[in-house]
Amino acid sequence: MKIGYPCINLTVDCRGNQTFRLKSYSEKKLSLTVENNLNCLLKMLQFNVKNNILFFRITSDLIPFAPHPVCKFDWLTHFKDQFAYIGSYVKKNSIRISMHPGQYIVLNTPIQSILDNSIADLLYHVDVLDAMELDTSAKIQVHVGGVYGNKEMSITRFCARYRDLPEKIRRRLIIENDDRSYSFSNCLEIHEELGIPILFDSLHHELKNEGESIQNAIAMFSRTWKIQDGVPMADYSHRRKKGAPYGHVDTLNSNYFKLFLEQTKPYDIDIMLEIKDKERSALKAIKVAWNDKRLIKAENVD
DNA sequence: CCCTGTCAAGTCACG
DNA sequence: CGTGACTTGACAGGG
Repeated sequence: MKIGYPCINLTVDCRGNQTFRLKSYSEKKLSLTVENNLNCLLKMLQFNVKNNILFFRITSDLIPFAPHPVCKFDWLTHFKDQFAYIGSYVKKNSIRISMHPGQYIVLNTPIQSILDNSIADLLYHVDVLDAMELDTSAKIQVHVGGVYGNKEMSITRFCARYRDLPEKIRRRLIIENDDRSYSFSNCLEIHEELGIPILFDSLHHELKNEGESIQNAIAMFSRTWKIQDGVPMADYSHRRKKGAPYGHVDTLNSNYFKLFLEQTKPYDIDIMLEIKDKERSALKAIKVAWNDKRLIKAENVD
């Protein structure tokens, strides 16, 4: 078990998700921004290793506009060495990596141009992970997509689209249950069809489910991951208090998290904390999990 | 320096 | 029909 947080670290003195407006695009600006973002990514990873945080989600803003037609810059070649260096740091320290592209990736869209853009965007995410030379346990998580008034047809369309994807996307792609359209059991149905792993989101499941307990859901989603996919990933968050409206909480409630750890035993999972105060909650969570036999401890290799 | 309207992109719920 | 929410607010121009 590894514990992590997404994209941004509030303690280090840099920001790894720097971007800019499309109208101010220039190759120079892109290059400087990427250089900053890569340097900061390494700093955040180093902070994490020092603090036993061995799971991290890399921001989609790492290379702003990478999948956009405006971008003609060969960033993969230009930053090849930096990517390889960060990748080697990740591997030496056994850091688990994920990425979560935005809501604009919709594989089951009926519109061809949206599909094309979605695939271009997924290829960008794949390029980042491939440039770091990470194995197939580094995942890209997406939601199933739209319903378009007919969920079964939309699921069928998702499956057809998935089968047509290039292998280098398929081996990294995983689906996440959402809180509105596609529940955990809908994801299971897709898994049965495709073998695609499911990322379990605890808060989404709380908000939309078919009555499965956490324990049951954990048991079922764990089985959707093969050896080469690595340890099953879960997103964890909770509400402010019982019955409170949705919205990411400001900081982790240690008691709720402790309960979640108990509910997920004996399954090994990597847990991403989707909580506003980022690494601070990750540190709290690691404290809570410290005596849990599942927790992996960092070794600190430069 | 601080404030705030706006930001590349899709879908859906809500008023 | 317009707006907000979503995986993460933050850019950038105006005062």
